[in-house]
Amino acid sequence: MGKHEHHTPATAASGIEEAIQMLEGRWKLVILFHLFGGKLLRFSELERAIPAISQKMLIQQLRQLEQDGIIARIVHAQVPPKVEYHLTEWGQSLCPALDELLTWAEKRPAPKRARRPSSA
Amino acid sequence: MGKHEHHTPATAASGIEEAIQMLEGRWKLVILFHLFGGKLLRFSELERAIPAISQKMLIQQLRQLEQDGIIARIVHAQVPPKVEYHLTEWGQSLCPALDELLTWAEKRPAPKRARRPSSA
DNA sequence: CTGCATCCCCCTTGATACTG
DNA sequence: CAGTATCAAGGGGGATGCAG
Repeated sequence: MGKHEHHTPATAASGIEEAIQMLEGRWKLVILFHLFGGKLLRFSELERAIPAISQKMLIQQLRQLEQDGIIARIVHAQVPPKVEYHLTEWGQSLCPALDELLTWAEKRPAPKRARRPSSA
Repeated sequence: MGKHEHHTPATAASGIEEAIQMLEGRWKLVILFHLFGGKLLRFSELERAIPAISQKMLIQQLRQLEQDGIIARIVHAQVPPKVEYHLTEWGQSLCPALDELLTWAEKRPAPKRARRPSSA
């Protein structure tokens, strides 16, 4: 049957909160989606792919994603530095969950208005 | 098969980011889990169930969840105020997605260390 | 090219006290 | 009991400059 049978509210929340934290923030998901499908992208390619993000944020998020084992870094020992990023196996396995979440989001009945003031 | 075939990175991210935003924060998920299963809880019951949260945060998160259509409020016109919270249909339908996410989280290979507090 | 450091803003969260 | 007001603190995120 299930690999995890039953959780108390607190227990289940802990596990998921951890997961959500890894995806939290304004950029994680964007980065991840650009990497889905096993794509291998350079730092500069990601920068170009996500113009709105600052270098600082890109690196910061990349680092966290890497530390969380979701993405991996390939450093080429070259004169002009070349670093490539790609999803780990585990990172790729995030896709179904995200897809479920997207499906859920699309089921939303009546989105009155966004209420996160920060998005302005 | 899929109800939504393909998304560009940016497109898919937009949809999911919206979803994630609704669940973001330290308390949303905790609250939600306490409500899963169609439970009907009073404000004070939630307070007791989540001792670590402040009234302000509890109400704030509750309001956002309500505004996002994930939970609903029942106000009883009584002398000692009585307000109950419960998940909406849509809110309940979040469960599978969260479960997927939890499953993913549990597949994590080697959780070296938490990296949030920049304690490293 | 890739990555880090610093300064700065302000949103989020939190503690406490007050009100209907 | 349910909800609000206020003030303070922490940290995420942006801009810019510097370094390997």
